[in-house]
Amino acid sequence: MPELPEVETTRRGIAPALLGEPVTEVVVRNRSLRYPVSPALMRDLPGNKIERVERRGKYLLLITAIGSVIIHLGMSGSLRLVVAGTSPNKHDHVDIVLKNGLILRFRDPRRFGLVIWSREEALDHSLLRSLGPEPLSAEFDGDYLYQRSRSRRSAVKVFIMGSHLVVGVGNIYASEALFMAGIHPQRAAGRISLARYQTLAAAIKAVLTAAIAEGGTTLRDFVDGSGQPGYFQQKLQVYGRQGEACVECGAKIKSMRLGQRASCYCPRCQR
DNA sequence: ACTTCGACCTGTTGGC
DNA sequence: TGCCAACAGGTCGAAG
Repeated sequence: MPELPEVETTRRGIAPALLGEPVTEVVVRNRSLRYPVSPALMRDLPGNKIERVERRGKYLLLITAIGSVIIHLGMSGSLRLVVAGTSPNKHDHVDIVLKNGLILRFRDPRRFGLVIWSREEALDHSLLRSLGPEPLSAEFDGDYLYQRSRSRRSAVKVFIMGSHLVVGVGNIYASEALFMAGIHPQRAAGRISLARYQTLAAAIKAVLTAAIAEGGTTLRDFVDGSGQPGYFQQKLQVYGRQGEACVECGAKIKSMRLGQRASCYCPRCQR
């Protein structure tokens, strides 16, 4: 489900209730997520205060003095703040209970997400160590894409969705950014000019920034920390619009599969 | 190092 | 209405 804007929306929603707050208990109802939830999380986290709530790519980090909780929402995960005593639903797998009477509740029907307890610096964890730059950082620009893409034969959409290249660009926003930049998703990454990569980098930044401003995209069930949906889906130009008219030229939006993911594009605007 | 593909899960949707 | 295949916002790891 969530791409970078949805994770950032979640982070902003939950941070105020967590900052400086001690954890009193961790309840795990189902530990079989992408990696089994470690008993050390239940044993070590209680009694410690959450000092910072950060995001790296699509990972959320709850940082304490003795270690960090690393959370990923996978395809169907969400984090909600609920009042203590609220009964859990079927897919509410982990509760982080706070001293202030709130619970940070992790829900994930498909269980592709993860909740990890890391005693080392979170950014040094093997899952985070080799991630690419943040797309909204100055480091990520057209020059970077151009340099990294030379000799790459894969489709540009698959290329920009790779987390070791750049983090946070998932299926929705990759499709939208390529439309915005006028680049066909199947074009070989190594055969795109510097000028076009500059346009693409700017488009990625623009679409992610706009989506964060709208609170993310809710296609089916994404909700932020207080249960509210996002509104960016109303601004989607190509994603999920196959068969409909292109907003720019009126041609019929097409869909193809690239890297086993649906890829929507305008055959006339994108070359 | 790059590329492709299967695997991990449950819930929803669309076609017959 | 019912059944079932296909598909869904992600990413890892194996194999070529």
